[in-house]
Amino acid sequence: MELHQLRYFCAVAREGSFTRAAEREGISQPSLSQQIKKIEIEFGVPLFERLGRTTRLTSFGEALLADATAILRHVSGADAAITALRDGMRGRLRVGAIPTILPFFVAPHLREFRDLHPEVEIVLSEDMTRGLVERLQSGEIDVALAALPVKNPDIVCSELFREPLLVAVGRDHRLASASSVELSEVRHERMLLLKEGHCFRENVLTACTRANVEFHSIFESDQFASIFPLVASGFGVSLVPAMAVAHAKDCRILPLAKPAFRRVGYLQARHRFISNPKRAFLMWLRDVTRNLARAHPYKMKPSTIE
Amino acid sequence: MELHQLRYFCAVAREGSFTRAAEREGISQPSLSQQIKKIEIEFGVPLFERLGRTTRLTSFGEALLADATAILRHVSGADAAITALRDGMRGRLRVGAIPTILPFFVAPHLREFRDLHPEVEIVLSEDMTRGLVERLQSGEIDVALAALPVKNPDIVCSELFREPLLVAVGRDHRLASASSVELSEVRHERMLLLKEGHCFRENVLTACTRANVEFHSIFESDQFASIFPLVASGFGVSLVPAMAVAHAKDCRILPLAKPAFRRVGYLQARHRFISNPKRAFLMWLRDVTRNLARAHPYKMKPSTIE
DNA sequence: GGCTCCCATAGGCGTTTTCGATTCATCCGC
DNA sequence: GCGGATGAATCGAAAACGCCTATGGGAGCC
Repeated sequence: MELHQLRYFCAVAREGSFTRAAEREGISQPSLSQQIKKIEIEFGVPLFERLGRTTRLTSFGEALLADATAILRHVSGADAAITALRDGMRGRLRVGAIPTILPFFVAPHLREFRDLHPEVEIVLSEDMTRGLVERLQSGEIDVALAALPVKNPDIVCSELFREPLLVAVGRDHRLASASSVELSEVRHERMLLLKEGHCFRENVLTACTRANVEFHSIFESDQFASIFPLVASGFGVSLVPAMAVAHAKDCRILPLAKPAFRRVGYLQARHRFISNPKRAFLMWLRDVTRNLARAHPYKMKPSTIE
Repeated sequence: MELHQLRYFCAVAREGSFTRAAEREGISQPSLSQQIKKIEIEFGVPLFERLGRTTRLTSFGEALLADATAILRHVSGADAAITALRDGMRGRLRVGAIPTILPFFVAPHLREFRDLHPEVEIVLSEDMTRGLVERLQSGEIDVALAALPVKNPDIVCSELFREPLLVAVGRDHRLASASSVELSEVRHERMLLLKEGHCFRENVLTACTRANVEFHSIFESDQFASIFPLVASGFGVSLVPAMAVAHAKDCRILPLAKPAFRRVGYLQARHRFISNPKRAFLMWLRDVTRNLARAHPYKMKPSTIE
């Protein structure tokens, strides 16, 4: 039994005539007769009574008709569902982000996206770059926000913007009133760092290495939420990304005399179909970036990407 | 989209592998790949992500899988329903009978058939022969019980038995103590007859004509239920079929000296599929006939038919 | 680097579907 | 009754389809 046979069968049942059903289905009458006959042979029962000029359903035909119409309805429903998923904005989008981006860049603006596309179900997950890459490859997530570069042949990186690394000190700190800070000036400060694995830690260390500055961290955490209060209390200083400053309560934020940046962008698995929700999400990311750059030009340098 | 494609799709989704799915479905792997590709092209979306060694469902695939499994379940359900209808005893059987057979032959024994085949839904309808024939032709009923012969090229008659016509008189009637009656003895009696259209009326009139007996009916009804009490009260006499005598309360029933019979059988539309319930019903009719003949040999002469 | 596993592609084959033409049966009007 | 009209089944041919085997290419694994 095949679906086109069910379609033909229902057409005959509805039209009460092989000829009219064939016209409606866009095939010739002999083709339709043959297909009906095939079903009848397959089941071993007649579906129609051929009473001279008119045709009626047999009891078997009646039984089949009920199911056949339901099945065809179900099929066209499935068809519509797929089409809606393809053409519409409906669907689930699984977004990953590293802990130094999610709370500062993704979370504050996510509501706008949800308002824009309420049919898109966003599933967020926080992980470090290494984990995000694995999950992109395995298909667990569709897109990830992270710091670039990410060197992996399976991953396509797209930069959104560059943001400066800033120095955070307590309000009572000796540097609090400076307009900018040399990295060398903090070499002997009590440094608060993110733990191993966070790429922002690498951004900081790289910046220091470039400036020929060494220091010892005296505290390591997984989150800036722990670091900022310690900075505010004068326990130590830290290097933080620009997007985090809104969370740096009671801290003094200073630019570096020789600016250092981290690159922020999104990652996708190579050779992956881009669904409508994903496309919309990526476009929206660029929108957010543009708006932020206009509002806070000192905080980021938007990238122009292909 | 066709059912075999949905089957293949579900197989791949379940097995997580084109190769294994092909084995399970009993086709080659390229054939299966081709069919999957056809669906993907039809919908314009990928259903699987080909990640090197493993394959995963895309969001489209997930959406389709839910519907596809439901559809296939539904299809196999419909298949089973038709098969059950063909092989099993399930189904509706529409039986017609004339008013002079239904209450005396069909109704009293119908319960046995219902106990024997509880899955068969019997729909009874009472009508005169002319109406039954029309309804057989139009397919409204599947089989009819009537008096034979019925001359119609579209109708196949099968005789079940012949039953004697009997004379019913009141207990106080002058013939009440006779052992048999000549038809000529009742020629001047007050005759109670069925109305025009009832074939039993014709049976009676034919029998009288053959015996060269004429009479005037003084009362005509559609039912013996009205005639018997009138007979019992001495209002008149009647000729009744043997199967009705159980309803002839307070009447004296006498055989004819020269027996006359009516032929009872069933009618079917020619060239009509015989369903299992119908076959069972016809077999059961013959069983009932045999049993009745054994129990009341004077009441009927069972026929031996092909 | 070679091996294996897995999916995609290509070309050929057999079957199925479809078509137009025809035949057959029924119904209708004369 | 007897032709004409209508609707379904049948026939033979052509197109389409599904399936196969053989082959290619990419990914993972020693």
